[in-house]
Amino acid sequence: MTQKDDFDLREFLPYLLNQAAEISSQSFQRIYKGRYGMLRTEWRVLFHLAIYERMTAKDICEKAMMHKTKVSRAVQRLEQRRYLQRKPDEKDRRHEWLTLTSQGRAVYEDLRAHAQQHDQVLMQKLSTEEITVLRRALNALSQP
Amino acid sequence: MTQKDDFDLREFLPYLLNQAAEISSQSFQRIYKGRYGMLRTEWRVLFHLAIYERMTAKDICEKAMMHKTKVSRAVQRLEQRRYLQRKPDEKDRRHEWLTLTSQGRAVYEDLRAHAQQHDQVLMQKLSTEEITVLRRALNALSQP
DNA sequence: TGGTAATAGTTGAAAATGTAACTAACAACC
DNA sequence: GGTTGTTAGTTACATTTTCAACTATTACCA
Repeated sequence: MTQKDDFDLREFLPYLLNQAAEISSQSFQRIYKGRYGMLRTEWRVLFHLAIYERMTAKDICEKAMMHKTKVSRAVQRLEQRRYLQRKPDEKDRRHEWLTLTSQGRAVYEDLRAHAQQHDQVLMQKLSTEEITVLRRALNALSQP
Repeated sequence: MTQKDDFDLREFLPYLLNQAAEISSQSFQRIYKGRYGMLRTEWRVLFHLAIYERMTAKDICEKAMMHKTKVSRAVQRLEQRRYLQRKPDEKDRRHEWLTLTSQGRAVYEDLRAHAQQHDQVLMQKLSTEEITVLRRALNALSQP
C-alpha cells in the first residue's frame, strides 16, 4: 500500500473539508443524539429558531442552506416533541411562523452550552491565527 | 427574524465546516454522478485504490475513515461496473486485495482531472496564505 | 488440541435522505 | 372574475446510510 500517484487526496479541498466536518461533528452528535435523540437537521433548525426567534420554514431553508423537505421533516419531529409551535400567518396562510416553546428553549440552552464547550476543544487544536483564517476561509467557501 | 442570541452559529466550527463541505462537494458530485452514476463513497474508494494501488477493504476504512459497510457496498458496485478486481490473500483468506482494472483507472484519470480543475475554482475564492492555513487547519481537525 | 476470542467482510432490516409530484393559498394578467 | 402561474410546505417513493447480527477464517491459550 504505497503511494503512487502525484495527486494527493489530502490536498483536495472537498475531501479535506468532508473529513474535518465529519470528525469534528461526531462528538457533538453524540451529545444531541444521546441526550435528546435528535438528528443533525433537527439541532440545526432548533438553533436557528433560538437565535432568530421567529422564522418560517422558508427562512430556515435559506439561512441554513437546507432543502425544504429536510426542514419540513425536522420541524415535524420538533413539533411532536413539543420543542416548537407553528402559527399560520394571518395575511398569507401559506406561511407558517415557527417559534420555540419554553421546553425547546431549555433544550437549546443545554445544547448551546455543550456546543460552545465542544468548540473550545476543537479550537485547542489550532492557533488563534489559524482560527481566524479558518473561519474566514470557510465562510468564503460557503458562498455558492 | 432578528438575531437575538449572543451565540453565533457562524462561529461554531462543526456547523461552518459542514456548510463549506456540502457546498464545495456539490459541483464535484454533479461530475461523478453525472458522468458515471457514482456515489460519494464510490469515488472515494476509487481514488484510494488509484493512489495506493493495492489495498484491502480494511485499509480503505482506515485511510478514508469510512465505515466498513459503506466500503463493502462501494466495492460491490465498483466491481459490478468492472472498475476493480478482488483477489483473496493466499496466506490469510479473510483479506481481499483490491486493485483497479484499466477501466477503473481510466475513470479515475478522468475524474482526477475534473477534481483538480474543481479545486482550482474553489481556491480562487481564497488567498494563497488562506489556502495554506486552511489545509493545515483541516488536517489538524481531521485527527480524531 | 480444542475451545474461545478476534478479525475481515457481508447481509438484512430500519432509519434517513433525495427527488419529484402533489396540495393549498395567493398573484397577476387578460 | 376566471384562468394561469408562483410560492410555501407536505407527501410518496426510491435510493442511501446506519446498526446489528451474521459467516468465514485465523489467533490465542489453557
